[in-house]
Amino acid sequence: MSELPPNVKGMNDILSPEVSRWHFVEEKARMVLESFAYREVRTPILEYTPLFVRSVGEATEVVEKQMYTFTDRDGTSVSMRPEGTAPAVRAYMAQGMWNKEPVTRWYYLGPMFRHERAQRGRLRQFHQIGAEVFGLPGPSIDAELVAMLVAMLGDFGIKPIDLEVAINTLGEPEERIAYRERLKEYFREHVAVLDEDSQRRIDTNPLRIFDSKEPATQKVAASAPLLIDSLGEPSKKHFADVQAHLKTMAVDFVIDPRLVRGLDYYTGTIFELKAKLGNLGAQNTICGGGRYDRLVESLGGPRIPALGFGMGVERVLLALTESAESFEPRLAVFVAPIGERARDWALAAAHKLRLGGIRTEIEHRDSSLKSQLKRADKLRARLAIIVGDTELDAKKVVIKDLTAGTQQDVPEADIEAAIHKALD
RNA sequence: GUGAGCGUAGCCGAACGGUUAAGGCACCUGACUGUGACUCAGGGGAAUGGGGGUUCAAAUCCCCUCGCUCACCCCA
Repeated sequence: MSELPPNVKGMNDILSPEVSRWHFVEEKARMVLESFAYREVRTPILEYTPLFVRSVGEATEVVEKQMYTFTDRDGTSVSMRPEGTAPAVRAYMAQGMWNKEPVTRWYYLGPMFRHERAQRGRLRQFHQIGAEVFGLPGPSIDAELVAMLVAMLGDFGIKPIDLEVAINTLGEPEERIAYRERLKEYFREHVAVLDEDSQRRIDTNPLRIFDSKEPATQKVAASAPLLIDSLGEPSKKHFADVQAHLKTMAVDFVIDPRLVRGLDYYTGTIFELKAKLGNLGAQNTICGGGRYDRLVESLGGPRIPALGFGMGVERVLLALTESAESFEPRLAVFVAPIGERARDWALAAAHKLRLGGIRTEIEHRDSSLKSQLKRADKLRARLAIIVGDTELDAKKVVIKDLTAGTQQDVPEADIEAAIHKALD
């Protein structure tokens, strides 16, 4: 056992039947995203490290201690993407998309990498479904995005009643800077009560103190000044309009003034969707995102308003109640040849069925008809084609309906028609 | 990075420190020799994650190590 080659910690194999659940989620997500006129973008796993440092933020946990960063053979520092927005923005800029279309809607789907301590719903290679919208400054798209997410999760089978949609606004960077100063002052006055992490964050990232779960810290944070009160009229109106749009679309939400994002590029509206289900453990945030109106600009492009979300596929899967087996595709036909001569014929017959798109298995081993049918049953095949010397000589086969338990002789020429009829 | 729990065949899962380490699922074979699911009868498969120690004796106790899980943290 110990000499078996292990897999890298936090990076798992996904196989049948579990992989069927992945297919289900991925297909549903694609369908919803395409309905909302998004197009897929595929970016590389590897990016130059500065992309993430400059976008996600140098002082963030993700960049500071979770990135898979290494020196490439030519000496440059590269990192495996810890999230999808920065690469998408890089691609957007590389293509000069703002010159090609005023509004760009992109989605992606794939693995992300963060070196964290693995636990339920948190892996080192995890998978995100995400989308980005570029070019829309108004609040209606913010609401549309959130509404789409609720709809998408609904398609997965996660009901709105099991979700908590939390929204907040971070305002404009200038507003936030002013607020940060007020906040720092406030927390400095109460520094003695704060936990160690929070004390450290007063200077580095005071907003994150709101995230602390220390009771004493929470108490202090509860009476801290709120960002919303420091915002200018335009920011307040934007946020109010987002709420109004959500209400019109009948999307339930709560305003969480303490909701903060861990990535630096966010501005304005931010949101998080949490599953109120037991089996997610501590990682019950299945989806999060928001605006990043200054990111394109800060990376050297024009000021393009943008927003997006990331959804954790593993967490979605944890929230699904359907068993993996129920998503498994069913075998349509099992071809059971008896003897060498029959197999030669059967192989060609199976090939024909397969080319016709019928999910078919054929027994390649020399095993008894009994065990072949046993396997056919195991594979949940709907039909079995039995062929031996008797059938070959008579130019016919036996087609057995494994659900009904009935069987009939079918002339060679009518096989395909009979199969199609039996399968409907 | 911090803390806690767990680790017995492919999977689930028993075994007061003491006979050849239960059982179930799965797998294979057979029940008048070319017919599945149900049933019945057999069969193969583990020296109990690895290493060390205590003991006449350890899966059971102690230490180390590896792995997994959960929580903190972080976030999707």
